[in-house]
Amino acid sequence: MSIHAPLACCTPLAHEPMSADQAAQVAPMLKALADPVRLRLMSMVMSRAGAEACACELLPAFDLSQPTISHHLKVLHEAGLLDREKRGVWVYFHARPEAMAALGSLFATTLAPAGAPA
Amino acid sequence: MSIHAPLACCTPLAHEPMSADQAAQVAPMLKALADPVRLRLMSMVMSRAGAEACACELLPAFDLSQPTISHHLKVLHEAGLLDREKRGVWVYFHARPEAMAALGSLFATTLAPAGAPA
DNA sequence: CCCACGCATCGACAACTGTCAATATCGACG
DNA sequence: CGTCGATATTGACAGTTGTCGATGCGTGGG
Repeated sequence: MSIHAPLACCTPLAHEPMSADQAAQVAPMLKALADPVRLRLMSMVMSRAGAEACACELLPAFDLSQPTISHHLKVLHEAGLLDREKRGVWVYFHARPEAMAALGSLFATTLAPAGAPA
Repeated sequence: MSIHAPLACCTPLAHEPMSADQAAQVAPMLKALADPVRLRLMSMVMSRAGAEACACELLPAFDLSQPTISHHLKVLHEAGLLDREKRGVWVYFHARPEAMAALGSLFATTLAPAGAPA
């Protein structure tokens, strides 16, 4: 299976009880984001023009070794959150809008009203 | 500090590069959700009437021991995602809409346009 | 008063994670 | 071809996590 898996994960949490399979699909994306360094990496990439950034720009923003940043970027890529493109010696990452949209829709706050049937 | 921390975490990821402090605040909430069991627990609570459910209703939906479910519910509570209320012998959880809204706003997909300055 | 029941805590253990130093790979450029 | 600079991989290690069985703690009913 491709690393760009289809995003079949996107009904709001509040819509209906999530199946074990659905949860197993979504959890890895959240896991990838559930780290301060990776959150900042995503944010840095997404807030750049074109939602794209070179690894060489990201590294100096952290007090971490190059292999560590490379590892975090790999985690984000394998979770389907970042695309990876090699241009010459450099590697550019850009955010996958579908992934962001999928996560956003998860948290659409359509809570069941108090009077409704369970 | 209260377990109901203020949610000072809510600008979209794409708006500007997240500070280390911001990331350290948001990451624990995502970490709490980054587990298939906890995702399903949240979804089950949120999709019930009033976004509220008794622990005794949640337990039988899983093939896990009672201490394990209790542990997961505690993690969600300590992350500020679920409120906990004891009524007699039973414990009821309900979702905190502010927390959901905060997470939703994180993923608002306002990516920087390709032509804009970095 | 004691028991049954719902839930929480504890202690233990295997599995996973974040980090680094060392090293490999790969492309550009003399 | 040799070297240099950017990134990836490997191996190691401490710390964290998910799970369980055993046990503790309140609450309500006989």
